[in-house]
Parts: sequence; structure tokens; C-alpha cells
Amino acid sequence: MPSDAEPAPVSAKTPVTLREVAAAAGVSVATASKALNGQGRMTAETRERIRETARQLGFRPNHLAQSLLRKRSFTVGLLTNDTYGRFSLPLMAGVSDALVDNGVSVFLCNVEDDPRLGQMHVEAMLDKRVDGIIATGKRIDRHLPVDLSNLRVPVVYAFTQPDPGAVGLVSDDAGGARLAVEHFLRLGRRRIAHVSGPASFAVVHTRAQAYRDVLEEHSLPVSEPLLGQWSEGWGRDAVAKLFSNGRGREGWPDAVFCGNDQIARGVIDALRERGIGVPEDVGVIGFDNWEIVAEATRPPLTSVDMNLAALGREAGLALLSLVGGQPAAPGIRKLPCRLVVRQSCGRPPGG
Amino acid sequence: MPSDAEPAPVSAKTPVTLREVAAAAGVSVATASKALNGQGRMTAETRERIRETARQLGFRPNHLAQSLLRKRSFTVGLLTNDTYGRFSLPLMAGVSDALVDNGVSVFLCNVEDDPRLGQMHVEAMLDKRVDGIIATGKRIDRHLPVDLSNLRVPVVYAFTQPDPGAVGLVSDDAGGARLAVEHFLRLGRRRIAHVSGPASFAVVHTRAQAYRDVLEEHSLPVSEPLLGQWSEGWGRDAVAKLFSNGRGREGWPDAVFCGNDQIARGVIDALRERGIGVPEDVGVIGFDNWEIVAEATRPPLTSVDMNLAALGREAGLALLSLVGGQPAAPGIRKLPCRLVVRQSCGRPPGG
DNA sequence: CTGAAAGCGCTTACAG
DNA sequence: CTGAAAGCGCTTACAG
Repeated sequence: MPSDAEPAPVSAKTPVTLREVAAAAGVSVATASKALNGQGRMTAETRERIRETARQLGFRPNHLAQSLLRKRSFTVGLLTNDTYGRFSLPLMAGVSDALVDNGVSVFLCNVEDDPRLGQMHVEAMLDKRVDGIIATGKRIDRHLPVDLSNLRVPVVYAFTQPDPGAVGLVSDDAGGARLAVEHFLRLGRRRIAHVSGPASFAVVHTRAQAYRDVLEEHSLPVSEPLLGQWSEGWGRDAVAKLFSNGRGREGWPDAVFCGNDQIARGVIDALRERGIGVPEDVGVIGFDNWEIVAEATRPPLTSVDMNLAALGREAGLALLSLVGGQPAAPGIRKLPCRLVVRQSCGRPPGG
Repeated sequence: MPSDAEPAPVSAKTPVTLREVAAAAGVSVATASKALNGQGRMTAETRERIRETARQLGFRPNHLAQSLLRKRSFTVGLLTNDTYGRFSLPLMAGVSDALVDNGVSVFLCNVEDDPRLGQMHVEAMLDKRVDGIIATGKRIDRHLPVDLSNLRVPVVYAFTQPDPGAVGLVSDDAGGARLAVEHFLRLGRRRIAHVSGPASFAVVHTRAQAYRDVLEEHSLPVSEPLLGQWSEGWGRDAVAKLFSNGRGREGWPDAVFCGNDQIARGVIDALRERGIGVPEDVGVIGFDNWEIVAEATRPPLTSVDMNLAALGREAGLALLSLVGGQPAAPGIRKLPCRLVVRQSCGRPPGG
């Protein structure tokens, strides 16, 4: 076989099979298979000749056939009900990132909030013999509209309520809130308010509790968190309450920790409109680190980042090890958040 | 077989095979297969008995095996370089929506802008014998970092530069721009400005040209479009230029058509800060209809929606028909936009 | 009307 | 060192 022969174009309309490679190399299919997989015993020369033939023919093994034999499809399903959301996206990127390196592809399924659609997708994935499933959502305190509790493949939950006995990954919201409040303290702020979303969200309470804890640990006054919507409008309304003249200027906060970035943006806009300076008079911190919002506020917003991509990676790796037969401790694992400092809090007093 | 027997739980750890169904029903695998697929001739009674057995055993055919035979995997690949982006998301939802109804699952692959990663993903998909590939991006004038021009499966391009001879779907940006400008005209606005993104984007010119065309058709003055960034900051800067005192109040626009929603938000904020009323004094229209932005502006923003989900659906259906062997006219197909009216333009003069 | 056989593309004991 | 055989789970001509 001349060594300057060109490799066949991948574009061949019908894929070349092992049988053809074997024929071209003058060996049996079994030998060809072994040569390419590094299995069996044979002369280095034979092995290399077969490999070279395969290369020239542009041979690529049919994974469907391999999967059938191996009982492993190198495929996983990713279930979400947050297609449009900003949460599942970075998460998915992380999942896919972790899995691609291991040669596994991911089926993306959006199940909306439709149990019938969810059921359909899960069955389709099972029929296609996925090795496992990752379920992601937009809230840790809500289930996807599907029962994944008794499947014959492992399931990992990320950012959504896990079934009992299953493994779930979430961000450490309490830790994230601590990061924010402690940052304020470090900057010398002492009258710290908290404006957050609806009481119906578990994270609202988790974050509020951490806020209280930190202040109490420092023997500072805790003002009751203001709960409302996850919106800019509510952020503006909250400013009207917090900075009312009735309260007296000295009663005004010098820092506001917000439950998400949209609230924070509303807060910053309303403060500016009242002539209150950010960060000179008041520091503001958001949650989510949604760049498109955080970078557009004036000044740019310091915000807690939940490290969703990392969370996705962990979820992917956890699933992989379950698929590989490694037992995993069931229960919820919390991953740390990080604070992304921009310009809405100012510099430390002596800084 | 007692009719009140419970169907086996789907959770059986090892899936039941056709062979087991056949054995339980006392027929051959061939007959069982035909019974379940509605093929072959047999008594209705036999067929029903086999079906009932399959149901009771919780039989689900192994798609890997079926695919191997049928040479069709009912699987497609979706390639994107816009994981975090708001464009590919609705688009993906549409694609997936169109395909799920046909029993096809989609592999999602984010190739970033990395040719090596792109190559890897394409090969993985091909190895898994996808029936076809949909390539989506964030710009019609940019290629994905992969060569998809000579694959052995059909490819459809959505919202990204198609290869010559391939089929591509994009939004009709000129039409969308017309929608916006004509809406202003209908409301009696006559001094319409256009603020858009960088000149390096093809859509910037397409939309600007349509803006000019409409005004010329109505013999109205065309002011040169202001090009800058796709950002709120640029929207604010543009207002400073458009509404400078030097120009004289009577030279101020009474409408601003913006190249995207972020620019529009900057424009609205800046106008409010200058005490210019929206929509009383100036109407504003954005592009993209990115709800999170459009609904948060004060007042809420009227915006051109590119119907990306519909575009995704069309892409999915186009691919399906190509996979089915139907020839498709190559070239770019443009899908209409629609105007989503909120409150940033006011009501018609006599309205 | 039903079943035995061949085969999709590959891998893996098992012989020689 | 290499090959023939059996088999993954299914489908589809082809006999009977």
C-alpha cells in the first residue's frame, strides 16, 4: 500500500464497514476488529497494516453496533423544564463539557411542565438506551413533571428536587448569601438591608436566614427582609420603602443585598433617581451574576455567582461514575458560590 | 393469561427482549416482531395475544437494534456556538419541538468557536449515525467553525451562514425593519431615526437599508443611521447625539428605531433622564423582542420578534424531509418577523 | 397462518 | 499468531 495514498474523504455516501477494511487488508473481520481495538495478539506489522488500511478507507466504527454489544451507548439524556432560562444554560454547558471529554453525547429534552411530554421524552431516551439521565430545573424545591425514581439507569439531579435516595447537586445558597453580607461588612457597611423574591421559593428563605445569621454573629441589627417579586419593578418599590423620609435619613441602609440581579438593577436605578449615590452612599449586591444585567447597571453590579457551569460538570461526572458502577452517596451535595466584584460596593474604608 | 395481571414495572433492571416476549407468548421471534409492528399475516387473535404479552412484560424495543437494521437512528445533531445566547435557545426549542413529534431525539453540541471541538462533535455524531444535522449560530454572516459541506447526511442551516448549495433558514430582517418603520408612520411619526449595532454585522446593513427604503417610499427625510455597539451604553450615547441642543428642538426625532432591545433600553433610559417623554414625545421600537429586556423598560418596549421558535420548527421539518429523501431547494429561505406592540410608541393620532 | 434463516455491523470467547 | 463461530436485539424476505 503506497504510503502517499490519500485518505478517503469522510464524505463517502455509505460508510465503510469493518468487513471492507478486513477484505482490503486481507484478514478476517475478527482480526481487523482486534487490530483496531488494541485487543488480541498479533504481529505489530499486521496490526499496523490493518490500521493503515482503515485510515485510508476512512473507516469509522458504527457506534450503534458497538453499543448493542457493549450494552452501553455512550449517550445520556438531559431533561430540563427551563429551555428559555438562564439557569439551565450554563448548567448544560458544564454537563456537556464534562461528558464530551468522555466521548458521551447528550440528548437534550425540554419537558416544559407537561407530564405527558416528560413521559414521552423519558421513554424515548430509555428506548435509545441512554446510559443515564440528568434532570435539571430552575428551582431546587420543585420536581420536574416526571417520575424518575425507578428507572433502570442512574439519575442525577441538578438544581431541582431530587427523589429520595438519589444524588442531587445544588449551589450553596446560604454560603453565597454569607459571601455577600460579609463583603459588605468588610467594606465597613453596617446597616444592611435584604430585598428578595417571593416567599414561595425555598432559596428566598435560605438566603434570608444566612443574611440574618451573619449579622447576628456580628451583633449587628437585622432588619426584616423585604419579599416581593423577582423583578426590577419590585427593586424600585423596595427602595421607596427602605428610603422613605418617614424613616429618617439616619435610618436608611448603607447596603442592600438583593435576591437576584433584576431586583438589584431596580434598586440601583431607583437610588440614582433619588440622587442617592451608589456605591458612595449605598452598596448593592445582586445574586445570579447574570452578566447581561450585572454589566449594564450603572455602576456595574457586584453579584453572587452560583457557578452553574461547575455544578453541571459535577453532575456530569457524578452520573458518569454511577454509570461506571461506582456507588455514590445519595443526598444533596452543595457546591460553593463565588462573589464577582464589580463597582456597586466601593472600596474598603482604608483602601 | 389473566386479564387482571398487572403490567410489569418499567423499572425492570434489565430490559425485556423480543425473545422473551416470543417465548412467553409461545411463538417465534419473527412472529412476535411482526405482531408488534403490524406486519405479516396472522389471526387477529394471535396478534392480540402477543401484544398483550408484550404489554404485560413491559417490552420496549431496543432502538439501537432497530436503527442498525433500518439504517436510520431517529436521532439528529444540533450544532451551535451560542450556548449562552438568547438566539439559539428559542430556536432549539422550535427544532426539538418539531422533531419530538416525529420520534426523533436531538443531540445538542456546543462547539464554541473551536474548530477542533467542532470536528470532534461532528465525528461523534456521525459515529452515532445521526440522520442529519442542524447548524445554528448567532449570525447569518458567520460560519460555524466546522466544515459541514460534504457529509453523508443532510444538513440544514438556521441563523448561520449556509454552505453553497445547502438549505438555510433566516429571519426576514428587512421585513422586520419595515414593520417597525411602517408602524411609526401609521402612528403619525415623521422624523424617524435609526440607531443600530456595529457595521461589521450584515443585519445592521439589511435593517438600515429597509429603514431607508420605507422612508424614501414615503418621501420622508432619511437621516443617516447611527452605528455603534449592541449595548445600552451606546443607546444612551446615541440619544446625546440625536437630541443635542445644537440640533435645535425642531430637529429632534419623534421616533427611534433601534437595532436591538438593549440599545432601545439605553435610548428610553436616556430620554427619561432628559425629561423627554416616551411615547408622548418620542416613540421607540427595539429588535429581538427579548422579553426580559422589553418588559422591563419604562414604558415596556414595542419590539420586532424574529419568530425564532418558528424558524427552528421549519429547520427541523426541512431536515426531516431531506432525511426522508425529498429534495429541497437549496438557498436561503427568509421567514417573516412580527411586531410585538407594547407601550413605547403610543396610540395612533385619532386613536 | 407461522417459523427458520440470514443479516445489520460489530466484539469476544474459543479453537487451531 | 489468526480465523470461524456465536451472538447483541431486532427485521425481513423466503419457505412451508
